[in-house]
Amino acid sequence: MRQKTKTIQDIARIAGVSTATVSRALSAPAQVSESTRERVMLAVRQTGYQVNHTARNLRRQRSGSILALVPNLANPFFSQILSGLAEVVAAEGYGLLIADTQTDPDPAARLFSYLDNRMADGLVLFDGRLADQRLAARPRVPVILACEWGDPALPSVRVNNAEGAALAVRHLVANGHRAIGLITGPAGNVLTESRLDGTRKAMTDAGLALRPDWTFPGDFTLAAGVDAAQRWMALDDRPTAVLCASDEMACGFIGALQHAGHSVPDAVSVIGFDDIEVCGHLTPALTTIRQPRKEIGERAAELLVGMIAAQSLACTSQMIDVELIPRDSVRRLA
Amino acid sequence: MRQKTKTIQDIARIAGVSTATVSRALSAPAQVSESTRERVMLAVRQTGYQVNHTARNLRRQRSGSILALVPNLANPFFSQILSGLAEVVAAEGYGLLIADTQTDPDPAARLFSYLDNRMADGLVLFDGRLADQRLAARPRVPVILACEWGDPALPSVRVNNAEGAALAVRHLVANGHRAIGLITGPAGNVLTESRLDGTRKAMTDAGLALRPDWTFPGDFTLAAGVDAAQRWMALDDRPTAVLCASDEMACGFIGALQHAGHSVPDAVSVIGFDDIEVCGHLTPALTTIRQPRKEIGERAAELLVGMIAAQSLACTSQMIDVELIPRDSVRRLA
DNA sequence: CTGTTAGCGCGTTCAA
DNA sequence: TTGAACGCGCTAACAG
Repeated sequence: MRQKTKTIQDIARIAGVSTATVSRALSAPAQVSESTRERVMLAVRQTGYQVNHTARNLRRQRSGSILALVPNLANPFFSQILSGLAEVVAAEGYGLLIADTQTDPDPAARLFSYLDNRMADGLVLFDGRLADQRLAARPRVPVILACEWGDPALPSVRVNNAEGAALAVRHLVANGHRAIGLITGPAGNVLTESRLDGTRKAMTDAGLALRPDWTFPGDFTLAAGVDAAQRWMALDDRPTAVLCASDEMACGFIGALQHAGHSVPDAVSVIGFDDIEVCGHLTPALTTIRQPRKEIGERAAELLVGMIAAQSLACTSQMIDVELIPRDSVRRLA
Repeated sequence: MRQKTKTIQDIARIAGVSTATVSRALSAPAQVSESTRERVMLAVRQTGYQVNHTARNLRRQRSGSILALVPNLANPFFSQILSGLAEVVAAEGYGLLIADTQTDPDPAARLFSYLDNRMADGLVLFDGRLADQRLAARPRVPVILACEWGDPALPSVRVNNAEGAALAVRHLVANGHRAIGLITGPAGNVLTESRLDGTRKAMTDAGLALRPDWTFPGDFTLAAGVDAAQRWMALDDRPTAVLCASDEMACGFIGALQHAGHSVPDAVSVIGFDDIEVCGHLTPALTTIRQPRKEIGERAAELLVGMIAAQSLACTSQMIDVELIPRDSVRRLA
C-alpha cells in the first residue's frame, strides 16, 4: 500500500543543491537565485514532490490546522457557518478540524487535550458552555468565541440579536399591529434574553408593553411552536401578531394553526428569527430576521487567523448585524 | 503567548527513567514493569504532560486524521452525515478534517495534494466528480466513496435510491393512485437516473407507464418544484399524485400550488425524497422516503477505519436501505 | 546567495 | 525489563 514518497533530500540530490536550498526555494523563493530556483522547481515537477506537512509542522512548532468545536454538528444551522469558515481557513492555508462537543462524553477534557496537544493553531468555539474560566485561565492558542454566551473576556463574533428582535417589532408596528405576542426561547438562554430585551425595548419605544398572557414559553423547537398555537387558540383576547424567537417555532406555530383552520396572516401575523432555508417556500412565505450565517463563519475565521499571525490571544470582538426579510406572513392592518 | 510545553524528556527526568521507557509506558504499558509505569504515570499527572501528536505522527508516518471532502458544506443535507462521521471517527481516535470541494478553485489538485502529503490517513469522498480514474490510479491512502456516482471500483457506501423510488410508487398505488407524475432531478445525475429507474420499474410492475407530459424536469431545488407546479396547473389531464425526487422540490411544488389555491393532498398527492427535517412540520406534513443520513456517515467511517487498520485499499461496498415515512401529503383515493 | 549543522518530539531498533 | 542512539522530514541559525 505504502509507496515511498520523495523527500526534500531526493530533490536536493536531483537538483544538485542542498536541502536547505530546496526548502527555501519552496517557502521563500525570493531568497534563492533565479537559476537554482528553476532547477529545484524542475526536480519538484519531475518527481511530483510534495512537502511533508507533518515534518514541517513539527519543525515550525505549529499544527497547520484550525479546530472548530460545534455543539451539534447535525444541526443544519451550522452548515453555512462552517462553509464560510472552511472557505477562509482553506484560503489561508490551514486545515479545518471539526469536532462535535455533544456526541463527546467529556467535551471539556477533549478540548483541553486538543489545546495542550497543540493539535490546532487556533480554535473557533461555537459552544459557550466550554468558554468558562478554565479555558480563559489556561495557557493556550488563540480562541474565538462564535456564540452568544460564554466568557465575555474572550474575543468573539456575536450576532446582534436584540436589534433583530427590535427590527421585527418595528416592522409589526409599522404594519399597524399593536397587539403583539411572543414565543420565547428556553429560559436562561442568552439568545432568549437578548431577543427578549430587544423586543421589550422596541415595544416600550412604541408605547406598548409585553403582556404575560401573550408571552408563550418556547425552546426554539418546532414542537414549542405547536404548543404556542394551542395557547394562542385558547385565548379570548388574541394578539394580532406573534414574534417567534426561531423559525422552527414559527413553522410549528403556523402549521398547527393551519391544521386547526386558522389562516396566516389573516388570523395572525407571524415573524420568525434566523432565516433558515425553507422560510421563503412555506405557505405563507415567512417574514423573518436573517442571521448572515456564512458571514459569521468568515468573520470568525478572519479574526482567528489574524490572531495567529499576530501571535496574540486578543482581538476586538465583532458584532454582526441582522436584517429583516419581509415576506408574506405579516399582514398590514387597516 | 507560547509556554514551553513538557516533553517526553521532562517526564523521563522526573520519573528517573529513559525517554524510551516513558514512550512505552504510554503507548505499550504491558511492556513496562508495574512499578516504573506507576512512576511514569505519576510524573505525567503532576506535569500535565500530553504527547505531541505532530512528533508522534511524523515518527509513525501517519497523520492521525481522516479527511472528508464535501461538495458543498453549506448544504444542510450533509450535516447529519458529518455528525455520524465525526462521532465514529472521534471514537476511533482520529481527527476529522473537512474541506469543501466547491469553494475550492482546483479541488482535484487539492485532493491529490492532500493525498500526496499524507495529510490524512484516509479519505471519505462525498463528491463523485473527484472519483475518477486519476484517483484510482494514484498510489494512495484508503478512500471510501460516499455518494452515488464516481468510479464503481472504489469501495463505497451508497443509498438504495431505486428501491426508494419504488417504495414511493407502491405506496401511491396502494392508495389507489394510477395517474402518477414525476419531478425528476437534473439530467445526467446518477441520483436522477436511479430514482427514475426505480420509478419506472415499480410502475411497470403495477401495469402503469410514465407519461412524458407528466414527467417534469427538475434539479432538486425549491425553484424547480415551483416550476413543476406551473406545468401541472397548465395541464388539462392532471396526475392525481406527483413523486418528487427531492423534498425541496416537493416543498416548492406544494407551496406554489397552495399559493394558487390548490389543496394538497385533495387536488394532488405528493411524495418527497430524503426526509429533510421540516418535512413533518409542513402543512400538510410531507410523506417522503427517508435516507438514514447519520448512518451513511457512520458506515463510511467504520469502513474507512477498518481499511486503515487492515492497511488495505479495498473493502466491500455497502448499500444502505431507505424507508417510507407516511404522513399527510398522500390522499387515499376512493 | 548557498551549504552545513542542529534540532523539533517522538518511537523504535539493538544491546545490555 | 530498560537505556542509548538514531532518524522520521523539514527549517532556522550560522557561516561562508
